Amino acid sequence: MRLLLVEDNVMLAESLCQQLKEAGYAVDWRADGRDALILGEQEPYDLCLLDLGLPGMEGLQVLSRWRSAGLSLPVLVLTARGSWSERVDGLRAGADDYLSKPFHPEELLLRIQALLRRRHGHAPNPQLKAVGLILDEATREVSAPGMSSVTLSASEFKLLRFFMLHAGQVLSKSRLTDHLYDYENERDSNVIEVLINHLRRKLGGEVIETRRGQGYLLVGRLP
Amino acid sequence: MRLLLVEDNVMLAESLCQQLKEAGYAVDWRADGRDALILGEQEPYDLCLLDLGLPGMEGLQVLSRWRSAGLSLPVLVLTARGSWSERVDGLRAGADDYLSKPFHPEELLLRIQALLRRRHGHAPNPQLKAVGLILDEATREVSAPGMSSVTLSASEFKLLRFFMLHAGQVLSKSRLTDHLYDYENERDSNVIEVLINHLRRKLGGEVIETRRGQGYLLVGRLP
DNA sequence: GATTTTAAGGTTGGATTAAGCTTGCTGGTG
DNA sequence: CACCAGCAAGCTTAATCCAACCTTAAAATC
Repeated sequence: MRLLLVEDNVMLAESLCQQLKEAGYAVDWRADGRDALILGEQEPYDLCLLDLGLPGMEGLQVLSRWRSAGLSLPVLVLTARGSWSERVDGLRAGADDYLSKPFHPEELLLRIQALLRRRHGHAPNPQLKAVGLILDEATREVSAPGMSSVTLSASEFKLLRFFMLHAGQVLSKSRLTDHLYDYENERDSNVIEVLINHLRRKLGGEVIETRRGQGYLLVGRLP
Repeated sequence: MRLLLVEDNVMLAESLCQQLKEAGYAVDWRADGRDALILGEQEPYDLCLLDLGLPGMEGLQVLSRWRSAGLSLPVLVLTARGSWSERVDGLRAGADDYLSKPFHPEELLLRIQALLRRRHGHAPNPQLKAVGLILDEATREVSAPGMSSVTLSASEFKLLRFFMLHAGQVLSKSRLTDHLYDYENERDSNVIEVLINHLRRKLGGEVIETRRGQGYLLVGRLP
């Protein structure tokens, strides 16, 4: 996660940088508003910590310019002690949260986490998770950590969903056809085999294990 | 000027409606949050008066949902007696102004005028942004960074607007026809297909992805 | 005259079937 | 026991077919 810290108090800035880096973030620091404005537009930060009252350009102006340019970078405003009007102005200008100085470092970290979650977990779609796979039920896309997402056809989706709902169980072919085609008389058809083949192509061969004579088993991926 | 009033106190709402209509506004009134959410997305209001603490869905949630969908409709929040935290939360969720109850009707009218003026002067046109597209709601023009802007017909506009408000979701044809033609009996018609075709011509083919058997999905352009 | 709707025919994805191939098990024979 | 034929289960690839989708243009509507 990349953070941009905009703060003109050198002592405070250095201390914050230190703590944020220890917490695992990549931090860039700017003391001047004009620099920050440009940098924020150029680099894909995940979050900006913005102090109001900067040299070069007011923090609020920076924020407004970003917003009117359509930049949706989450911004956490650091206001001077309990200045109410500053807070309101900041929020109105498009800040996502504020924190008044002085603050406890722990609280800052908590707010940062909350904002990052809010933005990144911006997935209002229902998701099904099992054995390291993530299935998006709205878009019929599967993904896994470290894998680009793949879209599935209708029946591939239905099959994989059934596997994920019964992770850890060996599912027989007849059980699977029963689930795919309700009340159909099934002759000897290899539909399931073909579908399993498709899934293996899309997800990697190791994901579905075959238990000869018994059925198939969905197993986890090593991330 | 069209206003949307969201208020669950019937007496108050009727009185407000009365006064606003006398002042020359066209007012729609909803008491339920869920209704308001949908209506606000469907109809191009100039302003919304939003009471917090509604049945069906919290006023704040309505506002957040609008904002996260990219809807820039100006919202004037009506809060209960000077509740400070409500004001802050409202502003954070994207309100443009607030007014605490009880208020003088004159003050309400002044605030409304101020907001409408602000919109018409300082923020030239209401714009809807999503997946790298910019839709000008006043002139019905779409543009994207690095693309000359194109004007859309009425139904093309309505369709694309719906897509942009639901970016990241797969929208079925029936959902789209429902939105385009309220309560119309839909036979087997390929209107949507034709419209999608028009949009693809104007925006480039990759912008709308088809998920066979499921619907369509608005995807981002790579700039 | 532009936009919306209907209509008609062309195109395509993916469900299904089929055919040939590989794998692993079994049991019989040297 | 080792070997291997025989066979069933599963794998893979390709051909086929149909509904869903696309495109175009003419007709209707505003």
